[in-house]
Amino acid sequence: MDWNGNTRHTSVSRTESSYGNPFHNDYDSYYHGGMEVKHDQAILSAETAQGLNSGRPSIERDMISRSSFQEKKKRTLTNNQLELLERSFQEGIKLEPDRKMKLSRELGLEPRQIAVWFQNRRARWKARQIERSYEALKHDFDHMS
Amino acid sequence: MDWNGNTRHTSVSRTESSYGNPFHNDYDSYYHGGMEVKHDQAILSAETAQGLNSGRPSIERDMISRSSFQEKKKRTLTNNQLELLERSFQEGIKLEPDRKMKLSRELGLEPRQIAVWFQNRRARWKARQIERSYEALKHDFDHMS
DNA sequence: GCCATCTCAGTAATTAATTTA
DNA sequence: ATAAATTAATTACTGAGATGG
Repeated sequence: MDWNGNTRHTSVSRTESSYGNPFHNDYDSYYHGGMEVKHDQAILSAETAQGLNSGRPSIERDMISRSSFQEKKKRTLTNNQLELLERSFQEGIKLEPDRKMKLSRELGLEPRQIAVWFQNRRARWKARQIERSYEALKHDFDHMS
Repeated sequence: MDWNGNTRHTSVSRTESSYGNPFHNDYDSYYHGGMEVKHDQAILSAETAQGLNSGRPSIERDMISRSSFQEKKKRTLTNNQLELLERSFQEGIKLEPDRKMKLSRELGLEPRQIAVWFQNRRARWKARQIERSYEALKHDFDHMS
């Protein structure tokens, strides 16, 4: 996808690699363990979305003041989560509070994360639209002589 | 308004969006509507950065503060830091370990942060290049008819 | 005026995939 | 074939503007 045209890969396949480099002195590289090759078509992983966000002291509102707790590691969403989010996005690009809460419960993510995902998703969507306009324009010019 | 027809005029933040969106669906004519992936930067000299940047952390605590144990939170870089990074980038898009360390010391940032900044900066540079070729192409076609 | 809560642009930092040595 | 370096993509956050109460 990618705002500059490259196609990397469908986001549906993610490898679950374990990393963690024991020795490592401030060099900015990381070890990337065994990469397995996946097939292109969506492998529905039957894995649970739970367990990722345990241990959080149940804060109801999103938009809480950050930086109060650490545990701010970036976690990549599972395929299940992405799938559902994507479906929900297709049904409506804008996220109402109700839907946010519903998704939050269903996916085991914080409301804030849902909101952030939608925000980023809208940005990507918009970028693609723009790219598409460019392409269309280019095409039009191509065919006029 | 909604997510895409927003009325926000470009922030005073550090990107000065000086040209409008080339394609413009006239429905919602807001100039900033499309997130043209563009040029931030290019010239972010001391002069310009001076008065215009009300959006930056106005505290000029550059070097102090973050060296000793700050919590590792995301902190937006100060103008001074950006300036120096930018200048360094102009002199060479690629970051050698020596330079990284030097910058790290001078800016009070971790080497990893320097590396990350350069990575992201290269990505933006590339995006700009691509956008630019689109523009050039468009321009050429324009002049052919 | 305040304040809480949306929006989005921009970007820092991480993870995933590819390239390179 | 491996491991390091780099790119691409993604997640999360910052700061600003808008808006409704």
